[in-house]
Amino acid sequence: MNFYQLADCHKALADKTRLRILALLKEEDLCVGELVEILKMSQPAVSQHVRKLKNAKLVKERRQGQWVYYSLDGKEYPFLDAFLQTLPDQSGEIERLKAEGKKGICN
Amino acid sequence: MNFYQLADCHKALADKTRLRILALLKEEDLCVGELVEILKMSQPAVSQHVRKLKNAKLVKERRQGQWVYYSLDGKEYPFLDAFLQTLPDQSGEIERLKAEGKKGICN
DNA sequence: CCTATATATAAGCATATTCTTATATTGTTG
DNA sequence: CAACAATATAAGAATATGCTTATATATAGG
Repeated sequence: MNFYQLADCHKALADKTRLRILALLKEEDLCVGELVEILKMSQPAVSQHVRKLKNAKLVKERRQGQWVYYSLDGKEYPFLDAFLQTLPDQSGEIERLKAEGKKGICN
Repeated sequence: MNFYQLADCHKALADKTRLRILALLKEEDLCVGELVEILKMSQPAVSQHVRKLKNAKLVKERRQGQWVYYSLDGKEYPFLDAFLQTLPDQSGEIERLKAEGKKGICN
């Protein structure tokens, strides 16, 4: 991997919202609507962030009906696992989503 | 470490010139003038890049006479070593500098 | 001191990034 | 098919980034 590609990967990682998304996807796959709920950001903003992560091959998508689930990818980055481990735990956010009955919008 | 700090760290890593500088410093400590020679960029541009790396605590500086040497730091980032290992080898650039008699400007 | 050398900082411009709002696309369902 | 729901894309504005040129600061040596 050359410097250009490595820089592009880190551009995708150089935003706190996208890091939160990765930390959330570490817990479990989520659809855009769930991310919108958790992050309390507009839907287009979230879509644009996941697109950048997808372009950087840090996440992959899987369409399921009218929903699109995102999950962690990044197999081609051997350093990524070590980094993901340092992300703050976001399980509380997922719990909150479930507590509010908003997990499983995408069903 | 929170998301802000982690994003800031990755902003520093999100530039191909700064990644090259880290790859070079992996080989050996270098002063600004040597980096200018290798990178073939203006001195202010290089200074500004190393400043960003320093602010992100990815490198540290050590003044020696009129020269300032930079070296790798980043102890506080547990994921950094794994990443540095994936950087393309730059030993050839150092060799070239020496071959041209320009290594040791800073002595 | 005075000058030269090495490095840092400042200001300004071009481009990139990240939102917002508006609209398009895709899939579901009656 | 029509109407709705989920997501994506586009255009535009505000801010950030990375260069340039010009200038400031710091150290060495006569």
